[in-house]
Amino acid sequence: MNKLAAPRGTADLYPPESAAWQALESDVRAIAHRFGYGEIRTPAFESTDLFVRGVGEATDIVEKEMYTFTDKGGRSLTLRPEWTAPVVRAVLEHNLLASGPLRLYYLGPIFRYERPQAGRLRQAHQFGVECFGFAGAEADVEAIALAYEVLRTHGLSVEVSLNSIGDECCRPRYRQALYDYFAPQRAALSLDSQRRLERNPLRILDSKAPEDQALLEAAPSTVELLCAECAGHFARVRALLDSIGVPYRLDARIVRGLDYYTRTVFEFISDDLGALATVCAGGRYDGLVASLGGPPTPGVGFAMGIERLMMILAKRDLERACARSGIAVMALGDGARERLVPLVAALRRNSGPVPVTIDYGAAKVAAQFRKADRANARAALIVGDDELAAGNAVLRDLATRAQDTIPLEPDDDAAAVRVLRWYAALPPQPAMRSQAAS
RNA sequence: GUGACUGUAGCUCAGUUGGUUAGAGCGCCGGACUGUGAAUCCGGAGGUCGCGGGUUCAACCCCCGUCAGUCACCCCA
Repeated sequence: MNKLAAPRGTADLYPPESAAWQALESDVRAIAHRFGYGEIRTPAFESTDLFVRGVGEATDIVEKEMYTFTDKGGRSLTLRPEWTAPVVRAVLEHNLLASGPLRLYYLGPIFRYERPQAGRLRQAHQFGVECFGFAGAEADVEAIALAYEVLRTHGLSVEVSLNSIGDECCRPRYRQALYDYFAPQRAALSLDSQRRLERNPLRILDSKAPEDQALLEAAPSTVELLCAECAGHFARVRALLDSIGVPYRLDARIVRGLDYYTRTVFEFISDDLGALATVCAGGRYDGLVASLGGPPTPGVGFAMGIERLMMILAKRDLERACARSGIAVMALGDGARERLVPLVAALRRNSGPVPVTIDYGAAKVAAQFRKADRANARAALIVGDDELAAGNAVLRDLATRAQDTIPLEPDDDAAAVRVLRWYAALPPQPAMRSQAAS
């Protein structure tokens, strides 16, 4: 049908959905600010090398999902597939760690070359935070609490799934233990898991293949093999979560796909999303900053998928009631329209947040009322030949159907102020009109 | 990247074993109601049947390719 279409795995956003996105974005920013996080924006593309070193050479993201191109100067650049590595790069480039611990949040697009389906796009949007400079469990819990607050604010009752994958001292031990456990039964594993066994035995843990499930039951658990320091850290995370009342459950099968995670890893999972159930995921990355050339600096953060969150909210809010607001201006006849254009301009100069709309067409009153009603306007201002001659305007409360006639001063701003005073005096919403909010 | 399913009006979908002017509901526009939003009734606009080839006297329907979406896998937000 369309010769020109948005590229595969990308989507346009327009009303009314764009309004829902704006609302979500402002909620998320407000919560981040409340936790003391400031926004960071980084370029949409970076040197390819940053992601190879930051995310890990052997990860799927780097091996097959990056949008990489060569610019006219022969540089290899990549559209950011995730935010953490670019944030660390910017933090180091501008020496932002010089003044101590640092809390940053981001909100914007990421790009991954994937096969699209609902909740998985080639351009997706993520909100996330990074907290640098605190090695203690308090920072892990702060990040989890912030994500929890975002989800809870939107009415989702969720618990965080929690695990610890250890650090550079105990993870190799655990890897080996897994290998020793699975290797003798190699043939019983799914083909994918046989491949994982050599490459990254941890990944076998979140296999969905039915033939793997029985073996997984008895597999050694990461938590049993943590070194004393990591075990202590993990215990403290759990105790602190208890103390602030964030519900969690332990899930030994959460391992995460990026190389840089250490110790705490967590996910918020929704049952509304099919196989792409993770709304938010994150963890601690104590080695990342140093590995990108910075001073040894602990860090913890998460990324939340905006599209996935919107999918859940859309399901829930399908029948949400909407408050009426705004003034729909109606002109009956050419003379009235001519008079109303400057009045509308004056209204908009003086209306603050109240939207003012006008239909420039020549539709009949009934049709204009229907439109105003469906657009969920609170009030209508009507001027026809009679009002024009008398210097009046009819003001109608679309919620109560009550109607007044007021004089219109020749001075537009004075007239506008009178109209807005009438609008401000309207009784609180007597009737809520239900509307699909998706 | 692998496997499968789907693609008909703005939206949700019908469309019989291929048969000539492609339908419905909702929405939109107009009228009944000469300046007032619901409901009802009447009328109207809107479709290169995703796109390109092929088979056939004849294709929305069958075949091939392609694009896009959906589901699962790999993986992941």
